[in-house]
Amino acid sequence: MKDRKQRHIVICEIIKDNKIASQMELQSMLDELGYTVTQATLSRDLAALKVMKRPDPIKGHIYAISDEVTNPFTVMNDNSPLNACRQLSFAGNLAVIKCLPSFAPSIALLLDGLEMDEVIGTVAGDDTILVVLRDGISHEQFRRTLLRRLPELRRRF
Amino acid sequence: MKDRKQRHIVICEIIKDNKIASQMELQSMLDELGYTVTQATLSRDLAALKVMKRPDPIKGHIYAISDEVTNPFTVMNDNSPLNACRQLSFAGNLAVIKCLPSFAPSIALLLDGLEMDEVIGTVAGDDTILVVLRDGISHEQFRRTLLRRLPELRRRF
DNA sequence: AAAAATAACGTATATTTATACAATAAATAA
DNA sequence: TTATTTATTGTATAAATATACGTTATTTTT
Repeated sequence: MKDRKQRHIVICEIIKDNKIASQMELQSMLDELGYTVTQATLSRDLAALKVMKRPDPIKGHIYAISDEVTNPFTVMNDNSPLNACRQLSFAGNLAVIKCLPSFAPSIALLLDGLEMDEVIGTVAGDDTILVVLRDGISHEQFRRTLLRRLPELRRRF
Repeated sequence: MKDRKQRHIVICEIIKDNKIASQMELQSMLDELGYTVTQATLSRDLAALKVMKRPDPIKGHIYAISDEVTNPFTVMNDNSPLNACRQLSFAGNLAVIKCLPSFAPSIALLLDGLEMDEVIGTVAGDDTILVVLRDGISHEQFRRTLLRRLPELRRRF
């Protein structure tokens, strides 16, 4: 019964990675991952997650993450701009943080405020932040410190 | 039987102007406008029009015109900001795209919309875009994919 | 701690949507 | 023109989805 939050996350992932055409399909995928629930529960989950169904040339209709999830305004209700963080990835000595549109500058400001030793500087566009890592700092080192300093990000990165 | 095209247009308008929660609702609205069809036909119409159904706090689920129709990128083919691209160069794992002043953000947005595997993220200033390439992606690889995805750029880069 | 309120869920079922099949109209080929 | 193919639709029904209701767990209040 306390699985719900975790299940929701898994559902989102399944939907993003696969073309799911029905709740039964989703149900059996979840089942294989150890989440055994009924169709009714999935119907409720999908409504709670604001998942929508869109036509697909191959599979008829498939589930897709709703715009509203991507929409800044619904997220802003929460609290901090950190909720607008979407993804952390790396390339060379850069960390790249993807955010919801328009949030990058405020989040970058917040990062700057941390004055992390691991970071030389940040540049923010509209929805992307480049974090320049100090020479010798590994991706994992940066990630670990970041999550320690900003625990709100733990569910996201 | 020759009503179909016209009916499709009317359906789009109804969906844009109202919160339609079921095909029956749509059916009766259409009926009042002189288009009398069965639910089955509407099911087919909505699929043909790529209309999707999204959750709504008040009415449960409502129909909505698909992203592809609303999405700027698909419409923008005509008079595209890509014409404001001036130059593509590289440095390390960064691609640098020079644009006419003020165009960088909109072009970066367009790049983001491509969701290229080769790209980790982009940051746009006023007339310059930094594209962070995924580790292991060569300059040529990126250029080739870019030109394949955006043939309009062929004359430029 | 007990009581009350809230949240999560399954079962059974109602509602909604998609489709197999057959019929008819329109377009195309012969 | 006649035959053939392709499109569009309705009917009937299958498939998918949402929900009323009852139950159990969890949280909150007293």
